Amino acid sequence: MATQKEIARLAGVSVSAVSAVLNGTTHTRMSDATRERIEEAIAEVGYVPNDAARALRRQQAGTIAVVVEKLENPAYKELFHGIYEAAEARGWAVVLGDIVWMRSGSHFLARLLGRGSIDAIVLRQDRLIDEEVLAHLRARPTPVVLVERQADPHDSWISVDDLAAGRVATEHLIELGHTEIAFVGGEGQPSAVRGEGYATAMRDAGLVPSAPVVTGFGPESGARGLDALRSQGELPTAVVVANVMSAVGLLAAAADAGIDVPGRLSVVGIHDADIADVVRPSLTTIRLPMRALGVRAVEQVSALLSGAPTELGVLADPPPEVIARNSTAPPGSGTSSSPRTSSVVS
Amino acid sequence: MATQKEIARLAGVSVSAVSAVLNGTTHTRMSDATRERIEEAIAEVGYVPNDAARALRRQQAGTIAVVVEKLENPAYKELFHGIYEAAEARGWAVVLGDIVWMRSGSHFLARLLGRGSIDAIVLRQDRLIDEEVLAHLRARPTPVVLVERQADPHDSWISVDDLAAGRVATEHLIELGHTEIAFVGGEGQPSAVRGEGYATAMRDAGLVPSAPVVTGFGPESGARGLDALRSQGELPTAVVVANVMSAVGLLAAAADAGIDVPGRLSVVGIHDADIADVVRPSLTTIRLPMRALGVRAVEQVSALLSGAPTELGVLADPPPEVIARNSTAPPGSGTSSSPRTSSVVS
DNA sequence: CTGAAAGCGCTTACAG
DNA sequence: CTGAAAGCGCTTACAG
Repeated sequence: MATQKEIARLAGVSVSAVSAVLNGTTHTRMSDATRERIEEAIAEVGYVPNDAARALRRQQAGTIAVVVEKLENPAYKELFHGIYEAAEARGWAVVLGDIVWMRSGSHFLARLLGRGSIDAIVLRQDRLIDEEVLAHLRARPTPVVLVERQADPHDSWISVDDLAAGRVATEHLIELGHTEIAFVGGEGQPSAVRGEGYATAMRDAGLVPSAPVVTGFGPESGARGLDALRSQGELPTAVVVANVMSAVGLLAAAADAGIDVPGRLSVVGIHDADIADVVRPSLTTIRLPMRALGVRAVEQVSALLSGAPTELGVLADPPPEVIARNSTAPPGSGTSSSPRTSSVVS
Repeated sequence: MATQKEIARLAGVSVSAVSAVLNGTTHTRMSDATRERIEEAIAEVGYVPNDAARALRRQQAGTIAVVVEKLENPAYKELFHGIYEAAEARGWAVVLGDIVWMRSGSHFLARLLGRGSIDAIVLRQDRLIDEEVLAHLRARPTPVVLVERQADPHDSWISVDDLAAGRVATEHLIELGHTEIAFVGGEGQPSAVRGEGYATAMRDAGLVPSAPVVTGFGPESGARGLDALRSQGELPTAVVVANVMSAVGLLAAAADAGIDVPGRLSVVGIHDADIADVVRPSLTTIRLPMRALGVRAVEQVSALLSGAPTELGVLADPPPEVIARNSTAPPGSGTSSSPRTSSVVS
């Protein structure tokens, strides 16, 4: 592969001159003839920079890693979008990975934590991450921005307004007239905070929040959540689910159990995603500013890297927003409450 | 950050000795005392290798990139799994990206194509990729394994058995007694080949295949597919959809239109994914060996890199498999055909 | 058994 | 206006 050395030989100049043309640095006032000769030579050999050499010399790779739990979670789509755009604008490349790959001893983890190829890590996890891995992360100089609040005060974290999300979801149901509203979530901080938001909204309305049902995050967790609610006696008329895929699972379980949604049970899922529009009944969700969060994540990485002041914590603006679809309705509104929920043969 | 030089100073040895201990190379018979001193020093400073330096010196990064179209497509989950495991076993790290990031001029693309940080690329795309980007790819020395067959004979590609997938899906419907079966797909090779499989199965059964309805890949495409079928006159009794998310969208559109699935219309989606179990009615799918395909992809990357003989083309084993769920039934079986499709209030 | 040296391909002061 | 040189942190023949 062509290197700057070859180009220099071809153009009859020094490597420094080639590097200068390539980067637009120093040697700024080079004779036009020289510059042209160099540019021709560059084009001729089809020069491709060696990123490893550049990273070694510059002491920065120009790449940030983004690691999430459950890559396939549709809630990340917008987050990735925001991160990618903000990173591109700064001249950084983004690489993605799944947190299940971050096992102690994996080459993936080694690459993340090693110096030279990754400048910083943006890490989003639903539940608490493996402590051993977290210890590795903390021990290394690579800056890490956690996307979701953490217990440890030394961690840099940002997050959407989970409290408001739980509150807004609950308020939507209260406005529809519901008074018996349950909350189904998973382990870990974000879900717990959304649960607090739920409890706050309930109390503010003079209602009694019930204890959160803690199951998990996938579709199966939604099904287990419904099971738990049913085994607790009288089913509430509405439920806030902390996670969108879990809400979809709960919807399916309700259909299987012959529980009409929204006639008998209204369901709100936190996080908006395409899938909410595709299931039947379609799922009412709380849209969170994931794209803005992605941008913020990159800004914080940048601040951490440059020593500029950070702006960590909760991203409160724009606020969570209700996307009302067909899984919510006033209590007791029966099967025909919504034109789109029935699927009778014509 | 600690370098080998510092460790060497600390242990009173040469850098070569430190490198040897770190890598288990040369200097194999080092005195135990020396080795211990070095190991202590390594532990003491918390040494982390500099991957950029190593990559530059070794002339290989130990990292492969995997780029897909629509990262959020659940069909990739198993593919990533296979790739990751096979890569780890070879000591490689894997980084992921979305094809929408591969725009000409993006830093992401530059990083992929640059030397030094990525040894090879595994690229999976549903439709044909931007020709400009493909030209870039072909011009660079970085080996590329395409996951899906391509027109250009110079490309290295592997794929699942799309022909068999289309065939198996169609045969499942034929076995149920359907004779009027449509095919809905997207642009590009994989969908076209699945359509061929459909047509083959139809003809083998003495039936007349209809022209493929070409819409696209997301849920909306499924809805548009149904619209197209309805506008073509009498709706067939069954449909093979080339893509799982598109099939889910078609299911939703059928529900909205009051078309009973599977009573009036049976639906099979190609590619299995968790979502198929979660929608109602649950979706019958064709499971393809995506994990094995991931492993194969890494094997081919390895072969390309080492100059070993490749094993490209269609991965026929294990063959596609029908996962029968509730979206398929004999024609005209009515609303109560399946115990899980009704969602009446109890 | 161990160290000195070269060199991977860059960038960047520095000297002229 | 341009080039020679140092050095980023490694690995790997090579010499002793």
